[in-house]
Amino acid sequence: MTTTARTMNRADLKYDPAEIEPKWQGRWADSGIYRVDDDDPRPKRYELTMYPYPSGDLHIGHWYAMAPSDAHARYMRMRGYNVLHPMGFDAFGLPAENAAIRDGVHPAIRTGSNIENMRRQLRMLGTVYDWEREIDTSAPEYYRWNQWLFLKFYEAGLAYRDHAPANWCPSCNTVLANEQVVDGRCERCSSEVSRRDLNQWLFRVTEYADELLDHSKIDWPEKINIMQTNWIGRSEGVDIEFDISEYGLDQTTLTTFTTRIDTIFGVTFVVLAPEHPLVDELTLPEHRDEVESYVDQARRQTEIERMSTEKVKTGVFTGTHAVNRLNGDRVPILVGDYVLLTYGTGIVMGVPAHDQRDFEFATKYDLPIKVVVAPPDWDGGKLAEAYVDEGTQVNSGGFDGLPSAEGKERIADHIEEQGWGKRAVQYRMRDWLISRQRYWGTPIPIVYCDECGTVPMPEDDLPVLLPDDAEFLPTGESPLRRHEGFLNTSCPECGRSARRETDTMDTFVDSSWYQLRFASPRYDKGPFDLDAVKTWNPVDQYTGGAEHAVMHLLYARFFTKAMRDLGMLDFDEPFTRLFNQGHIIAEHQKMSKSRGNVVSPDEYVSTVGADAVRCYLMFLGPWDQGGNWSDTGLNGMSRWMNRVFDLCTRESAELDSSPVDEGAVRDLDRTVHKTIRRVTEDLERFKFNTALAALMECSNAMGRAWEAGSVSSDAWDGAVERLLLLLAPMAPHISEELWERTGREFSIHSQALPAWDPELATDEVITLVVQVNGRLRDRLEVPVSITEEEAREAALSSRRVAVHTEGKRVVRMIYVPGKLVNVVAR
RNA sequence: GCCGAAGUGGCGGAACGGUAGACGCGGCGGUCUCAAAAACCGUUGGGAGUUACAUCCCGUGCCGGUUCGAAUCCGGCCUUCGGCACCA
Repeated sequence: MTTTARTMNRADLKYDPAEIEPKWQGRWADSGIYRVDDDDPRPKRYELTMYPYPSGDLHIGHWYAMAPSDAHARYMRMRGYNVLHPMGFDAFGLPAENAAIRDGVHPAIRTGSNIENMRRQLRMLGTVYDWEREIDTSAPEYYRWNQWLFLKFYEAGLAYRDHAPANWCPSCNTVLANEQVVDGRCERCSSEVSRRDLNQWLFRVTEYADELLDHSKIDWPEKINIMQTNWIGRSEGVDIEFDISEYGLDQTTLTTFTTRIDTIFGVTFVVLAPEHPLVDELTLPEHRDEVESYVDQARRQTEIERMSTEKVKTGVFTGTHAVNRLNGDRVPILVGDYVLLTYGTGIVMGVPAHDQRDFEFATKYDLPIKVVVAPPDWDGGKLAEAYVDEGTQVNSGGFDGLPSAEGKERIADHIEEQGWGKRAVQYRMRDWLISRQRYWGTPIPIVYCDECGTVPMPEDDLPVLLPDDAEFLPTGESPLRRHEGFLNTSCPECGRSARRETDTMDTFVDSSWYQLRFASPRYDKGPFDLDAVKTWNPVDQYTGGAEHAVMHLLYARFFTKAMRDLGMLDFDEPFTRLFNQGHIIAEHQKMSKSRGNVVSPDEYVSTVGADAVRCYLMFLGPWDQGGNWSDTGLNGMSRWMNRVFDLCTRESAELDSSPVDEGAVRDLDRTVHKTIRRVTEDLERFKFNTALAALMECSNAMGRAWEAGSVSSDAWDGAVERLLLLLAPMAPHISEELWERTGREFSIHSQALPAWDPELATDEVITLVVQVNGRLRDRLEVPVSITEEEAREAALSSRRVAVHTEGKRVVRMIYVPGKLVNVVAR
């Protein structure tokens, strides 16, 4: 190319992301290269990123989740897989309804426009999604299958209705699951949560507690497995009954759960949760006033307040006693707000000598402290604090003298023989409360009939549609409950007038099976086409934030297992591999609208381009550890994009006239092959930051080779081609543009990733590190083929080594092939 | 309090038990320019030392240990972040 030609085309030779990015996005859409076909003969690969809630604007946190996973999906495509990497929207939820109450826009309208905007932003990012598979969970075509699954669960006894205390958010006017309460505050609106009793629907997750503890079939971060294990909180113990028959009630015993049955002889009191149904019956008249005002005050507190460790533990005496059948002790029954009705039996046995909380409680209320497990060097005196470790049984009837570990088993045996209780397992995890007193969710397909009771809707009548003329008023009552047309219906069984259930489902129901829907998103004969699911599921690689470690991920696992047991699926786990990305923060603070440090991607895309933003997000640190957004860092990435553009648009024919240096050609070849290896291995493991660093090193080496004018045009063209192919998963637009400009055929994204030659990917000459007593003393350039003997000789003949071994005796030498010689001298 | 993760230059971060600081940002110096920006080139952990080379010492939160050799492994602390919490 002549100087004139180059001058004339200068505008074309400038990297202009604003021009090329929309161009290629359009071309990709028109050509359908990202359409995913079930019948494609290539091996299948399903990579899924947690779908977003359509809040309206994709912020940089979304990009941080989407861009690297998109790059990984593209990488797998170039490895020859038929990759399903779909996208959808978790479209139901509180914010849209709150917004409707606030400004009168119907949730469906707002959600629709939010989705439209976010879809636009996701396209702008240059993603590989097949939009023909998009899911919108608020569409009846989707949520009818929530209802269908609910009915299947109901038939199987996995869905049930119960009157239970629930968290109540006064601001959102809705019930929150315990899992959705953060620091005593509503997860979404941060209001303080209180409690209310409501009749609601639950899914029996605890049925699967033990199987959910088993992570052996999935390859997940250990951290997540541990969090789930702790969340499920399995503990083994004994349900032990205390005798209250002296009061002539229907119930003659109080059952408490304990993990420390070895301390049963040390029980000096029993505490009921304030809400416990027996509190009323067990309170004597002279204690009634005190107990009632205590219970009143406890009910006004939130669960979080009650469980606060800051607070002094309190309780009141009911006037009644329970008998410990093992030793006949008559111990007082108290009511204490630190006992929760939702865990165990809602009754706790108090063993002050061996539980620190009980110890403090007993000290405060002057209750006896009876040692039954003696510490090793116990003198028989009073304890200064609870002794919670193992010891020797004392004051324990026939069990005295046993080590407490053995006492535990023998006492449990004895109790079971006597019929006073039995071994039991308790879980910290509770059943999943799915009822929401809200409009913007999936209606629960149940009808209440005065004659027939609770009647499930017939399958054929699904979906139960959300009425689109609901009123959104700030009264807190569900719009569905006020909607006469929705509320009043006829009983599917007897035809008489009946009322619909007006609660809708938790949105975590939607996300518990959406990964199945993507396999056949338009299927209308069931939640999914089993053949398609067999083709794609389970998900090979799931990515998302660790904030979903316990709720979403546990519920999705529960759904999979429940559906398997209902004969719908033949696998056990929804997501085979999981990768958790970290959080991106701005200026060392978590991004939030209140801090005003939310980074919106649109403006960056319009200036430096989506490719630079994508790559910067991948470059700023290891993906699983999160990172810091910085504008100057982004500029650096943008500069590199420009350099790559410049390098790859150089006219390689110019090189032909230069003298070619065979050594330089070989060096460039080696650099390229090493880069292929590094990038491939790094992308495989989600190490995008080092993959990009390797590409930068490669481009730097290419720049130097060009300056030296020492390589052939063939070598140069080969380097450009490989550089572009390796860059393509991370920067799809610029690589496609340069692929075309260098005369190659559309599309780079349909190419195979280049392979590396193991021979070329290693150095010819290595730097042999020479240490004396482990300290670096010299570096020698030696051929890679050097033998151990030669390496030792080379090390010993080094002048710098001699300086440090002078006057010493060489005791031994350590040789690490291809790496180092360590001379040990004394 | 419990569980988990992490502490490396001015900053983000590299580093199969084997060259600490790759790559990038920022800084400094230079080229270009009337000047500036942009771009490009060089340089950049701290200290001692030399005219200049050379060379040496110190350095991965702290204290120990294992090892020929430790950012990496082990023990004990400290700090930060995330999650959970009267769980009986």
